[in-house]
Amino acid sequence: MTDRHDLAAMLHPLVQSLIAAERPVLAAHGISMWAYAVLTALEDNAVRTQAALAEAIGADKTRIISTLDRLQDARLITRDPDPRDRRARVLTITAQGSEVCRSARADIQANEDRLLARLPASERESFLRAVRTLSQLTREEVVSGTEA
Amino acid sequence: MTDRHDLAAMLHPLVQSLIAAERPVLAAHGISMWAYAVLTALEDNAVRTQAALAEAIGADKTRIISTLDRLQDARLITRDPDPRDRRARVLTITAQGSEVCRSARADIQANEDRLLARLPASERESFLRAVRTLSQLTREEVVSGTEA
DNA sequence: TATTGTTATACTCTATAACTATA
DNA sequence: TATAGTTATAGAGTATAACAATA
Repeated sequence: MTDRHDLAAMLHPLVQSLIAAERPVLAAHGISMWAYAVLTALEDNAVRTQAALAEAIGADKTRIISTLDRLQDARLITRDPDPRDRRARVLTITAQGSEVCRSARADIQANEDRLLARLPASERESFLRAVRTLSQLTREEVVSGTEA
Repeated sequence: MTDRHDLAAMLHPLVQSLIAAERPVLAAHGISMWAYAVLTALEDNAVRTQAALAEAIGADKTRIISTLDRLQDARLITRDPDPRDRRARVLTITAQGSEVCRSARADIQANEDRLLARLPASERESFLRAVRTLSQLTREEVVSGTEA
């Protein structure tokens, strides 16, 4: 095994910096970090309950409520009672919400591309492929073997 | 530009999982996450002030104090007044501290290696090289261009 | 007076528990 | 009674400000 720092020790500061870089971009688009996470999650497909959405973005169901309130007020999402179970709220992104999400992501990725440009092209491609692979691991898969 | 999620969106959950995986390992070695960060920082070279150490590991100088207290009690570090400036405390890792740090890292990296084994060998090498490169960026370098 | 380390306080973020409404 | 959503409360983690010792 090659001598190196822990992955977490190397990646954590990088991720913190990337998040710091997202902050002003999202502010310019008028949304918070959690709002961006919600819009991104709804972009692919609508969600049938708020609890499912919270689960999907790794949040507690109670802490996304004010975010949903603001997104609804800003007409970036709709939040309607499910006719088949009026306890649940069906969450859908609006056209305006999609546009905000898409343009925010373009700005964010422009900055990320600037950083990735420091890597040789083939290394960059391998890196992105590896990140995709590793990010699809579940927490259980990552943690298993350390708790025995 | 290829269609992808944000780097932060992919890396953040991965890092959180890696940290979750470190927790039981560090607990088995009797140290906290911050203690591990301190020991790692002191492994290479002693530090002349607590403020410099805090800066190095991205912490506030006030929030590492209880960590230093515990490390000192456990004889994993020494914390002596600098004879040339008795306000400052020179921090040094002990042989016992080095041993704890080294064995904890071995366990942590054994788990990380298990995950990295999912990547093809050449991709794994490129990934690690890219992580090293990107993790050496300062926060300013990462953020610059997003605040204009 | 400025700086190092420390302590005490306040603030932010998050999780827990209690409540309303539907089922 | 059980579940979705909401609100209120409490807790953890962190930063801010005030303090003591030394320069």
